[in-house]
Amino acid sequence: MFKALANPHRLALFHRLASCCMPGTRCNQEEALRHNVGALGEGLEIAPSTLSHHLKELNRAGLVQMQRRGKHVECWVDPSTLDELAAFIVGK
Amino acid sequence: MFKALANPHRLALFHRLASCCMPGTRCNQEEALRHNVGALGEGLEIAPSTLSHHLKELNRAGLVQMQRRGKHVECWVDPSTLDELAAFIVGK
DNA sequence: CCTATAGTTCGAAACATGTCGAATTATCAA
DNA sequence: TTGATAATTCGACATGTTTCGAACTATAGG
Repeated sequence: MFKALANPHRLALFHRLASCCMPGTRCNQEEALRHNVGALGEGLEIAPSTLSHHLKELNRAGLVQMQRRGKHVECWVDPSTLDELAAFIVGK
Repeated sequence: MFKALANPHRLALFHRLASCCMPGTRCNQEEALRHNVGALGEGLEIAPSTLSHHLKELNRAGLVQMQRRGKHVECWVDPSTLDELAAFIVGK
């Protein structure tokens, strides 16, 4: 997980997806913020193939969930992932 | 910080130093576990120069404090660092 | 001053990662 | 079926990281 978040682009992608769960108010699993792959890449100046590669890494690390929905692929962060990560650091 | 922890050797070093603060019971700043550079490398099979390099990275990232004490260099984790890291993830 | 111990700095080599464009797959709509 | 859009896979190249050994600095104790 640390390895996946070590890259600035991946951290930005993860942060964008996780932002719905951020301000204290935990959002529940059903309402987790979703973005298509393309939309996630906006602002970051990287080629689609690079974007795809990064999202795949985040997915492999278990940080981001992905699911095809028609022509698009939706991405989201399972809120429990944040707790898991935080718990590891604080040591539970 | 994520970049610093992305390497298995550095994560092991950090974990060893942070372990005193781990089991729920927060240790206070004065009692933070300290190790000499050499002692930290035991078990990990890496050359002294490599060990030095990794510790330097952890220090640069603000994860590990270092201070010369005679012939040795002591390393420790400022407990507040853990909270900082966890807070970033959970989004405070 | 000399020696031994603890760490660091400095290349260089091996390995891993990030990036792109071109080609490919998947899906919907006409 | 064909065309358009969304995303992925692949191969290649550039850039970074990890690692080591050799040479160096720092300190304590004769």
